[in-house]
Amino acid sequence: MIDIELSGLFKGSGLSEQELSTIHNSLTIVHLKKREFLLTKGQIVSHTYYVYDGCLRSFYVDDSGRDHTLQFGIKDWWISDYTAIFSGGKAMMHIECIQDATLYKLSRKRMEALYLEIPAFETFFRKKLERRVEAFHRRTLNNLALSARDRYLSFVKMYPKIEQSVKNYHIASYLGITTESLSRVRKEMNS
Amino acid sequence: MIDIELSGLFKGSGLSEQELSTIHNSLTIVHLKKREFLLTKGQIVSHTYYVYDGCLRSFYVDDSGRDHTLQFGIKDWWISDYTAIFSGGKAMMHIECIQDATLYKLSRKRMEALYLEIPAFETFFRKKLERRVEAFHRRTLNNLALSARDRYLSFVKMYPKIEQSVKNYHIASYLGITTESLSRVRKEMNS
DNA sequence: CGCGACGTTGATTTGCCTCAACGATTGTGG
DNA sequence: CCACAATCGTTGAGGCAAATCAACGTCGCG
Repeated sequence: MIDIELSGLFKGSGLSEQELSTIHNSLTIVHLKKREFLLTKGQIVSHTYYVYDGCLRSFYVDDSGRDHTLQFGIKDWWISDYTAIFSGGKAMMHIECIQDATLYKLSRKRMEALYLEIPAFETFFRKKLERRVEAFHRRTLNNLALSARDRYLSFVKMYPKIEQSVKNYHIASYLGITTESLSRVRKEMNS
Repeated sequence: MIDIELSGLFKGSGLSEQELSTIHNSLTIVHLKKREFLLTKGQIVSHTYYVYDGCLRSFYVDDSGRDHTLQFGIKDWWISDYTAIFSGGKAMMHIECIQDATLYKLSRKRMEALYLEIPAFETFFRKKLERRVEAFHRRTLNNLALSARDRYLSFVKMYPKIEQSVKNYHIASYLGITTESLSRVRKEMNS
């Protein structure tokens, strides 16, 4: 049985105690150590993961072997391969633990069942999706409009907590620049 | 009263005749001519728009005056400023008609009411959001991993219909390159 | 027809990448 | 707890993809 006090999970969702209990019974706890993988390319993506603690990242490895970080997952965020989970396809990304983590996983199948059973649960995730869409619109605009330097500034401003807890090369790969460039940008800022 | 045969609108949604009728009564038809604006920066974003016919684009104008196309809206797509509508903020983008268009608009307020009244309506849009998130994950990966040339190839492959019906400089601003570069990429391809 | 909008081409510049070397920091086994 | 290695971040030199600047041809429309 999972601790009902899952920090921010379902906070402000308006779900009843009983509904929360049903939902919590659908969650499975997962412990992950640094450098372990939650998901690798080619796997069927059947679950989405709530990050209770620690840090993960999802990334895509291109044909030249370069990796590109799509998403970080820190406390209270949900992470999965969203290019695949909704359509039932195979993962094109890897998800890697970069700080020892505690997660709660929820299967896509169970999720769909909960949507039918508990309308407020669907509302809750619909709103999550809305915020995610909004964030991606902003990120895309940043990628289109800003220089490497300004993308970094924007990132630090938006995600100060992430910036503190991940390696530089992870941030670089999120921003679409090299570690060398990021290093130079930071140097320039401290002067 | 709006024609109930709104092409692809709500196709496969499993909504009953009566529910569809309620929804259709919440839609208002809008006719727009080329070069007219549906929305401009700074306005409160209160509606989302279903494109029945024609073509629009949403774009952001940066501090240097360059414009960046975030989204095209063609037949059967929904368009709005998604950086603002969900959170109730002011538009940071413009939406411009680039081919005479017929739209149906739906207010955010009415939409929320319909979500409560008709659960299947919420499910329908939740799935739309899922596909939108998926598309943005892919686009972000393309922006991170691909060269100008390959982003263009990917765009043409993904949206052949759009490619035919908009100006080159619109595509360039969607891809984050200049018209000159796009011209050179196309030249190189035809040889 | 004539003008403005659009696309193309060339010359040059530039922001960021690549490659290489070298400190700094972290982790690990003895 | 130290020694050493591996990982990570920084710095410099040179190169390249795409931007910028500029000029010109073409198309569509009033």
